[in-house]
Amino acid sequence: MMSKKESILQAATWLFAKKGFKDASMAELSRMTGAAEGTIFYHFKNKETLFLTVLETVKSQIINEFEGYTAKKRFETGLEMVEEIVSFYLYMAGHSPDLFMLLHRHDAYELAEVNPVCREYLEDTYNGLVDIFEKAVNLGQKDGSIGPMPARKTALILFTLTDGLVRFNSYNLYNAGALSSELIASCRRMLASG
Amino acid sequence: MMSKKESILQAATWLFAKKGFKDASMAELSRMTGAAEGTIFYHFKNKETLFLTVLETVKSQIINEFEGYTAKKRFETGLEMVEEIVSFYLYMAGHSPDLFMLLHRHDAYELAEVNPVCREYLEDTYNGLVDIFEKAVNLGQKDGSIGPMPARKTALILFTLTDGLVRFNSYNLYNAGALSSELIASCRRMLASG
DNA sequence: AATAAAACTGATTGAGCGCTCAGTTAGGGG
DNA sequence: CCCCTAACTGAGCGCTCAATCAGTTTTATT
Repeated sequence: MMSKKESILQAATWLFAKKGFKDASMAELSRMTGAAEGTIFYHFKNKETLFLTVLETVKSQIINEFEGYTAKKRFETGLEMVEEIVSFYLYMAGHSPDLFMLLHRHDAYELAEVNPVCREYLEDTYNGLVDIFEKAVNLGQKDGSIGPMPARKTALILFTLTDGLVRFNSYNLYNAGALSSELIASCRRMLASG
Repeated sequence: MMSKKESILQAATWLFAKKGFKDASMAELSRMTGAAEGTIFYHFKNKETLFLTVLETVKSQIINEFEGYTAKKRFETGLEMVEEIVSFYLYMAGHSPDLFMLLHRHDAYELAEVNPVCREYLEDTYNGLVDIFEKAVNLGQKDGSIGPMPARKTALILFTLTDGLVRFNSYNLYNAGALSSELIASCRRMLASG
């Protein structure tokens, strides 16, 4: 059985992802969870704190998923590792769209301008993700599957490319899912060593 | 001398870009322009219509800028054209950040879910931009500077990559501007024919 | 100057919002 | 059983906001 506080947090994640910070109302959150509005403010001192708590759990969930994945799996080459990470990223985005939607909305970045804790959560999340790509690039440069190029910058570009596709998908203008195999082929050409 | 309607539209573009649809208030828009709130609603029947009109002008401005650029300029090869378009995209995003910020916020996409006119503006804008990349890829495949790969999908990936970097820059987490030369180098490797 | 139309005004309205608080219920130790 | 605390409640407060509208000013036409 989930505690009321947990169910509020979970519903808030979904609601902030779906509607954004401003359009998510405490009244609706109250309706969703069956908790009175007062109860929400008993557990979280205000809407911003609730949002911050959501961001923190999003950070943890994403980092844990990716670290768990790369820790378990064995990769033949660095290039293959890059490809698998891209695939896993797309898989995650399809499986837990709320987490990525929250990172793709501007709410968190606007809050980060004035709230150092929020900024820290965002930086940790992004650095964690880019680190994983960077590890793969470094590995690939050691085993020769990836050519000589600045590892960190390349990792950032790989991340931007992958994340950009996910974001594009959420716009519902194209079926960006149909691009995934072409995306991986492009990465392979981009990284190729010979 | 700008008409009051024009100045409202211009200020609204800036305000929607800076604060998003919900947080942009008609009171502030009134203060910015010196027009009474009633005047705004005299020219635009409601806030949503104002937003739609802003989106239409954004569409026109972006498409005009890019078509003007590619019409004037001569390119040696298709690959060079891709590189120049990427550079111009980054230049435009630095020069008119409001236009791109509006396309990077979720407001327009949420409106597009229920408003076909809005959806049309967005599709036109994106299709126009991807078309320009596609022309360059087609040219490059004719002149041999770009290898064999599906032109439209490649154009979408090039666009996603470039636009992703612009978006990333607006988050103020990294100085993504420092990535521009690496971005172009990556595109060159991705497209190379031999 | 007279007239009509277009442009403009700002006080007002009513709905929705985050948040408070005085009060109620539930749970666990003595 | 009482007692203390933690969890929970929801009516209500103060405020912001988009939108309205009766009235005024500006512009164009003859």
